Amino acid sequence: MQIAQVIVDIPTRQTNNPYSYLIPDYLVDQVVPGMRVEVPFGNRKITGFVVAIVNNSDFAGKLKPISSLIDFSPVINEELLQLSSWMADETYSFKISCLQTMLPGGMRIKNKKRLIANDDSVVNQHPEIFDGNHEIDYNRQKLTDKSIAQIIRLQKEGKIQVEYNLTHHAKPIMMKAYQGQLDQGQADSQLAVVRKNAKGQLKLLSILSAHPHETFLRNQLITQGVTESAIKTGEKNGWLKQTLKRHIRNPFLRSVAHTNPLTLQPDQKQAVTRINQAISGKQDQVFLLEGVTGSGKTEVYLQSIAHALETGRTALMLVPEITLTPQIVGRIRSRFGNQVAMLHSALSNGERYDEWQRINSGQAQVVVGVRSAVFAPLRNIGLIIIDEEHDSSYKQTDNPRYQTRDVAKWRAAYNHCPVVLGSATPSLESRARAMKGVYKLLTLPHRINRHALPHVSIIDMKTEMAKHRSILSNQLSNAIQDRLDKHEQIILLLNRRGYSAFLMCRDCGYVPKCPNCDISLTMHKNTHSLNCHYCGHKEPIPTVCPKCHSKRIRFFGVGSEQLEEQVKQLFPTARVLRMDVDTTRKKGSHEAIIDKFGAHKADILLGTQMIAKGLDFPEVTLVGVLNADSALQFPDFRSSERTFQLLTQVSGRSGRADKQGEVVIQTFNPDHYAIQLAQTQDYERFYATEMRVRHDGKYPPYYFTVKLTGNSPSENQTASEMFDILTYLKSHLSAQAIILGPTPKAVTRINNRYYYQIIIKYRKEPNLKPALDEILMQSQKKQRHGLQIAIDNEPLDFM
DNA sequence: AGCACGCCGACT
DNA sequence: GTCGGCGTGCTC
Repeated sequence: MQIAQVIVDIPTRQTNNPYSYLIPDYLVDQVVPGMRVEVPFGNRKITGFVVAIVNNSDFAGKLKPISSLIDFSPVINEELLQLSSWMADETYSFKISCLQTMLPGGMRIKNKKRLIANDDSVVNQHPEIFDGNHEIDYNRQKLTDKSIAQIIRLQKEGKIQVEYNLTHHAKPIMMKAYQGQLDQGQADSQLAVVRKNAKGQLKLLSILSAHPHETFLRNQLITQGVTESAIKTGEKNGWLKQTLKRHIRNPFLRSVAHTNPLTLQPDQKQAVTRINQAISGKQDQVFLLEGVTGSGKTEVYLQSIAHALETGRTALMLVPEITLTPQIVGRIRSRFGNQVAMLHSALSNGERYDEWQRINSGQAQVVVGVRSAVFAPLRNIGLIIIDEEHDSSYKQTDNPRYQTRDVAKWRAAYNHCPVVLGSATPSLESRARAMKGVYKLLTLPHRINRHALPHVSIIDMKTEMAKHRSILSNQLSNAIQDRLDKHEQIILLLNRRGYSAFLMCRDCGYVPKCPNCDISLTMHKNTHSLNCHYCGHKEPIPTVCPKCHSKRIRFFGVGSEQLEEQVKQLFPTARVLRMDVDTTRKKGSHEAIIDKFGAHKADILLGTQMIAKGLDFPEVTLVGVLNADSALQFPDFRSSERTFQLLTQVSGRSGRADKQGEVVIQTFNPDHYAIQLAQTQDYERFYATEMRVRHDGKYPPYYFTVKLTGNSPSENQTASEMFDILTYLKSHLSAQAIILGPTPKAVTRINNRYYYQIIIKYRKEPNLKPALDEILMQSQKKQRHGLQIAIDNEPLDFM
């Protein structure tokens, strides 16, 4: 007797223990781990993942049988199944949510699906399933048990496709196609006899020669220069046979010319050699590739990926959320062509599903994608790359709160392959590990072609503001006018976080800070006070600056729309493009803006952080940062690191080609070390300085941290429950553990729910894990009373 | 989510 | 006595 162990999806009471279900006779030997099933649960039906097939169950009661199969082949492979268990444990979440995050968005919908025959022969051989149609809605009732077994077999053999009911534009597209009927020799001999002025036919034959017996979509041929009449002739001569081919939606908007590996500089060569040795030696070594902007990290990635492929393995490359622009993808694709699959948030469900399918079936061996692509169903991975490893988008902010770097390391250990963490400004965590020898440090200290770093000047906005009230300093305005005259391009960066509520004196730059924590206080509009997130300190909002007694102490923050208006007013002839969340909401608009700017159809590109990352415009010779310190004022231990990284990154945007670049940084804190050291691009000194701050403040990487957040509709309830948790923690942890809070969050009320948090900082607490597991279990019961608890292991911030 | 079970107050 | 309120626990 076969019994399936199923992780069920129960909305409330979640559990990591599987439930046992009988496998009905017709599904014996067909159900395998990794498939989703529908099962009876109480008096209704729910879905779940089969995680194991066993012979007997230790459940004492009477087992129920599986109701139906959702997948005919596993959607989660053995590796990812194991990963989900580790992840649930690591992130204090439930297996079911881990498994669901591993699937591409569109597939999480369960009910309906369609079966699509890949060719006519399947339709003809199985009238009992297809009834003469190419595509049918899957309907359990209409099919016999035997047919279902057939369907599973047909999918295994790749003769049919299963399409889940995704959004409307996710339908598979069948297009007119032609199958080549010639082998290479035949095509070549035809090529020799065809008239030399029959361009279309020549092109067609050369394609057939290069790809014998392949099937091509009609417009694939047309776009490559094969004429209509040439196709007709080809059909007539028996070179081609008309057929239908499933069109795989192509998320690459344009085709890319093939490029060859570039010659490496000595330090690049050294890095590639070390990485390739680890690939060949099947070592799960982590490398930290530290290279200044323009030092050629990408080429190191590309040649290492090539090596992984040469050894018959696959490669995974992760990039930050916003960076996944055509520029980067284009470079990967120009080297590896159709072996590349791309997974990012701008894809439609249908596109994402197609890419996922290409990876799962082994058609794509290189995956480029954002955070969630770390779960790409690649097999036999030979290399994992995380570009801009310090980027905050690698940590998921809601359940399961995983850190992509850690998942990558797990997969590397499983696949016996190296991980490369690349950055110009590594996170302190990673760099500290490299210093301890846990990671191997590889450095690329030189810019390719020895381009000089841009000249960076810092403008003190305190004195500027005293002169005039413009967002732009005189020096920046003059520099902009100069570039406009020279017909060169300009990028203006506005920190979106400047919107946030903090106080600052416009005359002396004073920002109220907590007396206990050395961190800026946050405006709490609802309580009319300044609060500290770390210790709960509160004080009234001052009406005059406590330092210089000026009355001009107020909120700080400018939006990108206002900036656009001002810039247009000051420079009426300039062509201005704005890029922020508002202008890039529509699919493809991000690319459209980049293309337009790249083609020099605009003079000024202004926007938020998203313009800082990974973009490479050779015509840009001036970068202006309008409010460099707005991130700095955030009441968070990582704000200096973020500021330094951002400024270093944007500075790299200026003057990458043969023109000298200039960067103007406007700030109210010209003396802050993050800004000073960004001016000289001195990562080493920043690292040393910041490490001391982290050490003194008992922050990561010196301490481990956990953030517990509770919320409920009642402020009293939230607070009292959080105090209960505090009591519980105190009784289970050692005296060395630092427990901060509970304190109300900066935005205490969201959607009429009140948020409180507790921060735990520790070095060694063997009892912490079981204590948090217990809190997680208890939180299920408390949910009934409206209280939600979130546990964030190693949070990115304390806010 | 839904249903059973069981422990309390109000009532034919 | 018992009907039914709802808080609690369970569903393979």
